[in-house]
Amino acid sequence: MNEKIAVIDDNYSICKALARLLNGHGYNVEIYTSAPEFLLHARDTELGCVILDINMPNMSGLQLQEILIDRKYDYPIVFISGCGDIPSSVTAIKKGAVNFLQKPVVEQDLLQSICEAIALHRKHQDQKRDYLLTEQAVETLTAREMEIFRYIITGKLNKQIAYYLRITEKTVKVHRARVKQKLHVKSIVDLVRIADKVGIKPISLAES
Amino acid sequence: MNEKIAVIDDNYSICKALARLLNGHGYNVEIYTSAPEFLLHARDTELGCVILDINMPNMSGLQLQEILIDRKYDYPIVFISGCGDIPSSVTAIKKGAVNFLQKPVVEQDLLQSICEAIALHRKHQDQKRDYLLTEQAVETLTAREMEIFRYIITGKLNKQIAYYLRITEKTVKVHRARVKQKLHVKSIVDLVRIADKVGIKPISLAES
DNA sequence: AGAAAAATGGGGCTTTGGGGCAATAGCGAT
DNA sequence: ATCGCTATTGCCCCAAAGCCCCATTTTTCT
Repeated sequence: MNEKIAVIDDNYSICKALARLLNGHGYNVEIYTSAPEFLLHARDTELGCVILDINMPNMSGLQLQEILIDRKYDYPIVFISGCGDIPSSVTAIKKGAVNFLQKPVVEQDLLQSICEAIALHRKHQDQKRDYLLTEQAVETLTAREMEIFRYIITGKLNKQIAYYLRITEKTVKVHRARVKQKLHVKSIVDLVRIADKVGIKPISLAES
Repeated sequence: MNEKIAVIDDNYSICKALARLLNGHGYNVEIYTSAPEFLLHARDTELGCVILDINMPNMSGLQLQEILIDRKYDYPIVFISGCGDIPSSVTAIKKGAVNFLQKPVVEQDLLQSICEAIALHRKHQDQKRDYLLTEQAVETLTAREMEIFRYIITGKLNKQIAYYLRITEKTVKVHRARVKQKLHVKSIVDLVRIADKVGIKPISLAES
């Protein structure tokens, strides 16, 4: 299917040239001539990747990258620079940019980077979807159930949990059953995996 | 304590200058004027980080980085370049270099990068130590025990495992007990965590 | 206030997990 | 051939977990 790509460069003719090139390779291209303009529309669309110029008035490419990271838009970024320096490229890559190309852009390099970027994005999307689904299930747990959940993945026995929470073992069993039911699992090992996936920590000695 | 740092640069006077600077900051410095020379001694010592020049005869800094990665020497690398270009810096960082500085090196930047590098190295060392300890325990498992281990972390019941392996449930119990004993754990949740840590995969439907 | 949801508990039953003790069998090394 | 390790299994028993129906209380929401 047609992946959507945003091209952000203050030079409109460069944008158009890139758009033409990428259209020719089956991509769906959106053009923005400044970073703020892009930000206005960034949340509306689902992008496969972003081609971003470094040197722009108002807001530089690196600043925009910063903002996108802050706002958790995890679009892979391919930088292109007219007169970029090494420190810029280093920070860009350190912050996760897919590549940092210099103008004039070698067509082959750009296409290759875009390919990587889109693959990366797809991977991220898949992970995120998966993560959200389990998180959503976990959120249906009541506070008490969550508490029991955490004790379970700490390896505690029903008897021990009952003791810690000053309730009967019977009640723990009920909660335990409900936790497993709500999370759609049948065994404890799956509970542990779910907990690890969404970052639910075992109950340490300190807080018990 | 005194961290050891290797400085690799074909220009001996630069090496000496850097050594003097770093000595003054409490580091223990080793000097090499070529990448191959460094490789001869790399395995003998425990380094906190490596300061590496990009442009050197025989073997470039990037090539050396490649080799170190291949050989699993996970020393953090701080690159310094006299006339480095952007593509070099990009690949260096992508492959995990801590930083890519340009000569003349700003003292503050270098010290800062070294600090990061050493912190990173310590973290890696800690993780590695932890990993090796558990891996070592896992290696004491016999083939059969490993097999049962994998079924356990797949969430299978003793009865099911027995059926798959065409043995009695009693035998599975014996193996199961031995696995837990050898891995020094008391609950299944810890087994799952160990398996995840050393990368032991559950048994998929395909291979059963 | 009244209904719905959540937490608590009981009794009873089955299944599963775990430990001890003993025995048999195969296989490689001394 | 004998020793040691591993794998296998039987029997007995107990503890832990899961599941069924049930009831009461507390909290929460409308």
